[in-house]
Amino acid sequence: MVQNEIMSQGRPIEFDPNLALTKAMEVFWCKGYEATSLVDLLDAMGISKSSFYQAFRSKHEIFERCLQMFRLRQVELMTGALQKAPSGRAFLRSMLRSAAHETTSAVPPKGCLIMNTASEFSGRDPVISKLVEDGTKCFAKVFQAAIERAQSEGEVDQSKNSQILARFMVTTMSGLKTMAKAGMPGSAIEDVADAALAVFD
Amino acid sequence: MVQNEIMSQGRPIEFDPNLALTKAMEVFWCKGYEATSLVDLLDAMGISKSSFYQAFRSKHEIFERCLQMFRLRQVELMTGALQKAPSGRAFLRSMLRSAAHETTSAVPPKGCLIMNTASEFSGRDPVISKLVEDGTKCFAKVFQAAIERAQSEGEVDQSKNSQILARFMVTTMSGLKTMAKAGMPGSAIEDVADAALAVFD
DNA sequence: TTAGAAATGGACCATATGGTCCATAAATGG
DNA sequence: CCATTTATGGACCATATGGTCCATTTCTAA
Repeated sequence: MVQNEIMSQGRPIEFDPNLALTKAMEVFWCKGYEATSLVDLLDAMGISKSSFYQAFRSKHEIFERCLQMFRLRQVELMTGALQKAPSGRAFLRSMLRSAAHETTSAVPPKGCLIMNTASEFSGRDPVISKLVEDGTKCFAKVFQAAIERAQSEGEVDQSKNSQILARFMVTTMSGLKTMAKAGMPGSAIEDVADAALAVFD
Repeated sequence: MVQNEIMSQGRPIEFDPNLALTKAMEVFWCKGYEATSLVDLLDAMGISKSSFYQAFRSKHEIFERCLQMFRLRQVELMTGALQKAPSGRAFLRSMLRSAAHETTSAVPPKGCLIMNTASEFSGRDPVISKLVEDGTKCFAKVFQAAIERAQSEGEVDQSKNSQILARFMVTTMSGLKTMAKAGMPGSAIEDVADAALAVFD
């Protein structure tokens, strides 16, 4: 028997758990937790109820994993974009403006899964609250790095507190995505995004 | 028979429809539409199922009325506060800071019913979307009046577009309330609120 | 007093919900 | 080839859902 190898005994799984999780995440992202039924998930994931409960123990538990996956991917995307960005300030601007794109690319706009969840659950579920809080902090960390880079590049006022500005970014991103959901036109959202940049001067 | 008078024939209603509507609004405000069951509403309103369906035709319809009532009251409150405020700018500041209060006064934070609804429904229900859009515009109008007053008072940069700034206010209010729901401490929310004011300089 | 109109309590309903159970299928190592 | 382990399909379940129906109550106008 070879060591250090995952020893699969028994019938092998017939679906890709990671892909299924991604599909589930997309449904929650679009519809929220409560409005998503088990059947919605099963349809999107393309698996049976048995396989679902075997692999993910409950609707609540798979939702937790979706939140984690979302945060992970989002932070990856943001970090990648920051690295490729010509400047910290350019990154901040393009992030803010991205909320406007959603009015045309994703109809209806999906927003951010973490912020949608914050809104839906508020503080009513301790486990979810923790995940939302962590997600928020992670996003803020990336923004803080971007702001500090922009400060070192001389494009953001050095005297300002980068942590507070990072929280302002998260707040404004959340607000802009909610505006998209509220039916504000993309052009108006862009105007607001541009106006918000004045905070960094 | 006296004219111009509401002629009540038949058994008189035993509850105050307006109070009941207010109670329903509070439940929707706390829990959202989907998570609020008919029983939740009935309990809060203190009426029977029959009375409910007699007075309000469905869960959906009473929700629409709750949104309208919320907007009405909120605009009243804001307008009143603006009139009493020492300056337009002071009003803007106190509005932004009010989101921080919610972290202690309303636990868990309730946010704004209109924005909660925008987040929950996105664009999936045309009737609700319309109400959300209208509400958003009404809030912006009040903020625009405040900003124009502040501009005439010399406390907000005259050269800036008051409509865009008003939309920025709505966006930021929404963002701050979501941050409260996401578990951000009240002090941090105040910091962000203060930072946001720089947009008006 | 009575006819008509409206309000109410409560039984009733079809359906959808999240979740469990079990028999069967399909892989493994020995 | 057999024992073991795991995955799967599908039947099954208790409960909750939003909503309807109707007999009864309680009022007004005539």
